Amino acid sequence: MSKTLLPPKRSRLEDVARQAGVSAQTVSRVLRKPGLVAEATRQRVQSVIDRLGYLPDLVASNLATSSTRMVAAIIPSLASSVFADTMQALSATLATNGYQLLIGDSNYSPEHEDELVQAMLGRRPDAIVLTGTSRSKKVRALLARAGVPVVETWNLTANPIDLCVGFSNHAAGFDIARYIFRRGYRRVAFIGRLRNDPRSEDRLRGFREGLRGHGMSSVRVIEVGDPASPEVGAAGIDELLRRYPDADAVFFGSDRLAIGGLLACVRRGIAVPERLAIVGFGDFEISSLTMPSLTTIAVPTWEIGSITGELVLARLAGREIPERIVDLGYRFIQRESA
Amino acid sequence: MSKTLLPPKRSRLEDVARQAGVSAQTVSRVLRKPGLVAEATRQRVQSVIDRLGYLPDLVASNLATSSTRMVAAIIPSLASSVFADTMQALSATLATNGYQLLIGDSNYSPEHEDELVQAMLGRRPDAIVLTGTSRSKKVRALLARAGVPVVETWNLTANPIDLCVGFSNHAAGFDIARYIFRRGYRRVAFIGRLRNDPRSEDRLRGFREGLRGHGMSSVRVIEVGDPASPEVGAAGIDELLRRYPDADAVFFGSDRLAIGGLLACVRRGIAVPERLAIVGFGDFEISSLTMPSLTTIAVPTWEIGSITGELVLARLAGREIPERIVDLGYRFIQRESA
DNA sequence: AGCGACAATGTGAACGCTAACATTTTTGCC
DNA sequence: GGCAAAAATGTTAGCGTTCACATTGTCGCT
Repeated sequence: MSKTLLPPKRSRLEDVARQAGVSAQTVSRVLRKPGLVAEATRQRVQSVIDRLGYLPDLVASNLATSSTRMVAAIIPSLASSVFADTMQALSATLATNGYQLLIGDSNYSPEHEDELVQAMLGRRPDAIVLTGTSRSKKVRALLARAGVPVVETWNLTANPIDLCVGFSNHAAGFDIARYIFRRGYRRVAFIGRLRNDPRSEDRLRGFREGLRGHGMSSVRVIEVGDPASPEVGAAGIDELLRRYPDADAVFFGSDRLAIGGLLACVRRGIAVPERLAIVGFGDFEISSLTMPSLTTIAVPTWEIGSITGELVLARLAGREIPERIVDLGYRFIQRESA
Repeated sequence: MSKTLLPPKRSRLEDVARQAGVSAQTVSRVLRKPGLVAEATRQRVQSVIDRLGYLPDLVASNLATSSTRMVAAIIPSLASSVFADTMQALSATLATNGYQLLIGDSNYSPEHEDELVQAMLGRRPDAIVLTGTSRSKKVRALLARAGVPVVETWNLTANPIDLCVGFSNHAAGFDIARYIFRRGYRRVAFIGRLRNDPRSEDRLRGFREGLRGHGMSSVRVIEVGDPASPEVGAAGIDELLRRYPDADAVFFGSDRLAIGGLLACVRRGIAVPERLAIVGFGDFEISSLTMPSLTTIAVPTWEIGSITGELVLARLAGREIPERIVDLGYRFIQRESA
């Protein structure tokens, strides 16, 4: 291939400068602070830039300015629609001020998250956004020392590393327990992931506590494995009916699972909610459309991203931040399934 | 805040070097080619690194080596599960060789895509991955001149900028037309996005061509707007029944829409497929679970990402690439809805 | 005409690292 | 013990920008 034989050798600031008969600094100014250069020179330089197709090297620029205009975010899974929503909102908010989002996927693994944090920090992001609030001491120290804004999202904590934007998964679980009790269900179950998903664990903890408050001490728990897919939710229903045929209500750790469970019930002729009530978590886009529709908790996925973005921008612009911890709450959505 | 008053001043290679009593270069070697330094020095240096919590500055490293170990990818939407799958696969594949993925979200806007390409190229990625095959001459030129591998994905083209990994959206639409004809449907419709979604357009084109081949020249087309959500699909069904009450089969441009349409039919008591047959596109994770389940086309979302990743890695390692155009095909999945 | 003020442009040095080469130390061998 | 080869370490220069400061040019005003 001729391509590899003739490396096209990108043009640099100096190449533009030479051809325009000015110094490199002037070219830099044309790009960055055009107001400081005479209109005639500006046009001359600009035309050379256009002709050469010159693109400033941000790597060099970043080194010189010690600012990368990148914000790193680490999420448990790219393919999970809720985090994708948050990332889209974050990305859009940051983009308004020229910041790029660098996304890392930890695949729900804490060890991998640690590595990612380290790898990301090496790239000198101007801020870093994390999912969840629980992480190793070592990583907390690393982050605290990085000297950039850190936002922990998707849950709340009393002592964030820096900033925190989310809602209380625990309280949501608690509320669901109360609702289920009030609706008269007494033999309740939980189907969801636990290992490596601290937020789901928090929901279950809140759920348990809520039930205990009403004198219901036992929860039938079915832990599911890695991809919290609808298929896994359907399998969860089957396991539930096998192991605890007496169950009359089930709380799924996520709507992705719940939808699978709900559709499985429809297919197997199990009346929802008469024979088995179902509550989900997350209010996915189809949760309102199934028949029966899914009772669930709506989570401010988009807002988490946009508020996080605004906090980060505020910090980077040196503005004061009123609250280090932002509780965006959640909404209980009563529909047909429970 | 004391934080802003005392910038913690990160340690550099030289700080480590001084404290360990060696030169900066030796520290660099400890990190990069530990085999080249004596075990005793290695340990001494390493302990200083640990004590100081030194993290190499990749920005500087990138400038020095003129390689960023970043691959840029531009997708139409982060929140679309299919592209998210592709990105997860790509990210995972690249991660095995220490490459980071930089994702840009064009929000289905060609102009925004152009800007993004430019912004991304400024960051000097080692490769760039695009969604789709149609773009402006200017951007094609920019990319060709960037001197890095370029992969166009999610569709096929006879003359890619560089590499191409995807399947034929046109052929898929064609196949669906044939299937629909064979099943005896004669008054067919299409519901989907067209503007700013060239791949969806390709599907419709293939669909039209396929129908024409069987003597069916008219397709009832309902174009839908921006978020191709299930709700929009449901609204599409309502519009279809209003405008073309005689339609007996509908092809949705994506499963996300189709699922919404399907559930709307269920809710309105419209028998699927007896009264109205439905075919989707994309085989989303719940498409097999609805009742009736959705007849659709399965698209190699994951493979597009992983194969793209492998091609990129091969190129970057200087390995020969057998085929510049990789057709991963698709699978027609017959289920209950048509 | 001459002065100061401001606008426009230029000149080093620095950002933190690594490639390439140079030097020193160690090792094996007769 | 002395020598060459190999191993370990050090030195210099640069990657492509921007910052801080220095210089030159322009203009209005007395």
